[in-house]
Amino acid sequence: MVTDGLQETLQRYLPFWDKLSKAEQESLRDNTTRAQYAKGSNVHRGHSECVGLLIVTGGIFCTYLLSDEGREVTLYRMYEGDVCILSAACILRQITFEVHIDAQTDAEALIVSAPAFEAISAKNPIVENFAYKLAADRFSDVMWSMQQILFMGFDRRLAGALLDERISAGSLEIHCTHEYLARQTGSAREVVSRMLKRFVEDGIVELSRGRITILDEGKLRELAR
Amino acid sequence: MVTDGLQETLQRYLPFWDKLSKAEQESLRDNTTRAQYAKGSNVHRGHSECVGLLIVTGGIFCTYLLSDEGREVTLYRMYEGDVCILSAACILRQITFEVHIDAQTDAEALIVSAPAFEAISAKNPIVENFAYKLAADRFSDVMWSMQQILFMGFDRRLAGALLDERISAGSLEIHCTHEYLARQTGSAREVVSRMLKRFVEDGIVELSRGRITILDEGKLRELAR
DNA sequence: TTAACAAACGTGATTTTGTCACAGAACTTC
DNA sequence: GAAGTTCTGTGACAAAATCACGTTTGTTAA
Repeated sequence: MVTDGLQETLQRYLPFWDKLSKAEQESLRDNTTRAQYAKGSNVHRGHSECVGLLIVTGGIFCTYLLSDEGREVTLYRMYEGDVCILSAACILRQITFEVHIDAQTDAEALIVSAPAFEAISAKNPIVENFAYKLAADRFSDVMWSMQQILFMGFDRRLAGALLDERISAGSLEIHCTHEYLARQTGSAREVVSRMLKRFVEDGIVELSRGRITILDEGKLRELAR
Repeated sequence: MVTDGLQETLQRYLPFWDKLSKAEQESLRDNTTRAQYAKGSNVHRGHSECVGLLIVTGGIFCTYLLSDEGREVTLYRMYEGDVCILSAACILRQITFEVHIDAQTDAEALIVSAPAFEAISAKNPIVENFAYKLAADRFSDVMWSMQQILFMGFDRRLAGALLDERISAGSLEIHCTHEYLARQTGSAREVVSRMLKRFVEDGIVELSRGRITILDEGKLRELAR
C-alpha cells in the first residue's frame, strides 16, 4: 500500500515525470484520483469508456479475454508499481482489441483520467512513447501466454500456474479455486480438477476446498520445466 | 512492385521522413538496401541477429510462432507498404518474445539496417515512437488470432481462413495446401483435411491437389459468421 | 442449530481436436 | 517412364473440452 501524496506517487511510478513542464505536472496531478476496488470488481470492460491510466498502488489486477460464451482467459496480472495501459487503450488508436480488467484481490490504484493523459501524450512525445512502451511490455506478456497455450501440454501449464501461485503466495499452501486455475491456464474447470487428481495420485499436491498444498515442489518444477 | 529510388520509397513509407534532419535522412538512405526473397525463404528467425526494419515493396511476408517440436502458427501477414518491426525487434527492449518471418511468395523489401535505425531511434523520439506504434499494430493482429484460436470452433476458423484466401486470391479458386491452412488456423494438416472433407459433403467446396474451389460462398460466410 | 443455500468440487459420457503411422495419388525431374 | 517429392486420405489413438449431473463443504439466516 502506498499512502503518501499523489504527487510523490506519480513521480515515483511515472519515469517521465521529471521531464514534464510544471504545467503538465500540475495538470496530471489535478486529474489523478485515488481509487479502491473490492475483490472481484470490474475495472475495465471491452470498449466501454476508458477509465484512464491505472497506476497500481496495492493489490492485484487481472487482465483477461472474454469470449461471447463467457469463457475467460487470463492474459497477465499487475502488481504494485505496475502501470496499466490497456485501461487507457482508447488513447492508443493502434490498439483495436478488447480486454477486461478486474481487481483480483482488494486493490487500490491511482487513476490518471484518460482525457488529461491523452492531452499531454498528444503534445509530449516522451509521454506518448511511455504509453506505447507499456503496450509493448504487455505484448510480450501476451505472447508468452499464447505460446504456453498453443504449444504446451496441459499438465505442464497447470504445473506452471501452481508454481506462479506458490510464488505470489510465498507459501506452499495456495488458496484458489479450480475455476481460477482454469482461467489462468486457458482451460476448463473440470480439466483442472482431473489433472489435479492425477497430481494427487503422484503425490505432488494435496487438495481441499479452496486450497491446494504443494507436497513435492521438485516434481512440480520438473513437470513445468 | 516498387521500382523507384530508395529515397522516394523511404519517404513514401516512413511517415516520419519529413521530420528528419538532412543528416538523418542521409544516414537512413545510406544504410538501406533492396532485398529479394524467394518464396519460402527465411527472413528472420527467433533471436538470431536482427536484420533490421523491413519495408515491404512486393510480395507477401508471413510472421509466425514456432514451437520446439516444429509446429508453426501464423500470426499475421504483411503486404506491399507494410513495415515490419519484429524483424528489428532487437531494437525494442520491451519485446522479449521470438517470432519467425518467411517470404510466403517471391517478395522484395527495403531493409534499413538495425544499427542505423537504432541510432536514429535513440535520438529522435518521433522515430522511436513510430517503431512502438508499429509494434502496437501487430499486438492487435496477434490478439485477433489469439481470440480466434481460443474461442472459435475449428469449422469456423477454417471457414474464415478460406474466406481470407478467397479475398486475397480475388477468385473462388484458392491455390494453397492443407498444410498451409493448418498454419493459418493454428491446427494440424490432418484436421484441415478432415474438415475440408466435411465441407465437400456439405457442398461448400470442391477439392483437388493444391486447389480448393468455393462452391457456396454464402454457406461459408454463415459458418464463419 | 439446523435448514436452506451457494460455491466448490468429482466424475462419467460424449465430442472435438490433435497426434501418429502409414498408404496412395499427383505432380516433377531426370 | 522410373524415381523422387509433395500433397492428400484415413484409421487408430490420445488429449482436451464440453455436457450433465451429483456430491461435498462452508455460509447464512430463520
